[in-house]
Amino acid sequence: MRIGYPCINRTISCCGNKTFRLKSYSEARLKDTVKNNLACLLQILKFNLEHRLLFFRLTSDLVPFASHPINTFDWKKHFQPEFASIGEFIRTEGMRISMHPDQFTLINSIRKDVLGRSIEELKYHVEILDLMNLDADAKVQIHVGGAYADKESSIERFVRRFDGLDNSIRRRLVIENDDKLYDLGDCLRISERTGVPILFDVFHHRLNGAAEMTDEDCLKYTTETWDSKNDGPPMVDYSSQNPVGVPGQHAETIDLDDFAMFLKHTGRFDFDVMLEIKDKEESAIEAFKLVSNDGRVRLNGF
DNA sequence: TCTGGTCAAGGTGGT
DNA sequence: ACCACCTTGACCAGA
Repeated sequence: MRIGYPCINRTISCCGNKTFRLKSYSEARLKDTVKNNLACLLQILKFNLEHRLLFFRLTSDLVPFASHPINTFDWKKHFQPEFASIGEFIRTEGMRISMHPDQFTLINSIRKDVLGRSIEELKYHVEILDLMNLDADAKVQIHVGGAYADKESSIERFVRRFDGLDNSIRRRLVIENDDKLYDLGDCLRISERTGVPILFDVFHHRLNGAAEMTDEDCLKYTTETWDSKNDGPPMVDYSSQNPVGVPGQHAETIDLDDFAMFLKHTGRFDFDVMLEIKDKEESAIEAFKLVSNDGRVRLNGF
């Protein structure tokens, strides 16, 4: 088990997800920004290593406007050495990486233009991981997508579109149960037909589908969708409810009792946990302390 | 220097 | 047809 957090680190004074407005686009600015972002990413990874946080989600803002037509700069070629050396660090230390394109990436959209942009965005994400020479255990997670007033045919469309994706994307793609539309049961049905692994989101499951399956069952079924040889251990997203926020709002800081309970219920399984908590690395460090007595936790990557 | 409106991109659900 | 909301942090113009 590796513990991680997403995208940004608030302890070190280095911002690896800098971007800018489309209006301010220039090639010079893009180069500066990417250079900064990659340098900060390495600093964050070094921080993570020191704190034994071996799981990390890369921000989609690493290369601003990467899949936008305005960006004609060959950033892959230009920054290839930087990507390669960050990748080497990750592999040497046995770290695990994920990425999560945002809500605009919908491969089951009824709109062809949206599908086209989504595929471009997925290409960008897997290119980052490919440039780092990471194995197929580095994943890109998306939701199933919209329902378009007909969930069944939207699932059909997802399956069809997934099967048509380039293998460079398919080998890294995983789907995540969401909080409103596609619950774990839907994801399992889709996985049966496509072979796509399922990333279990604990918090979403509590908001959408909790009555059907216990956490233990969820881990059991989702673990079966990961091919341990190629995909690596299952990934799990964990968050808890913000006690003063509206239902669905992520907690500011980790609820250690709740997390301990989750670990207890899922003790039979090994997986990597991404803590989607507002205070990021702070809660991840707390969680690491909590699980450092757990037989599953990894103190190094191997 | 500070602040609040705004940002490439989609979709849902209420009116 | 239209609008608020989702959710989020940082950009950036204007005070």
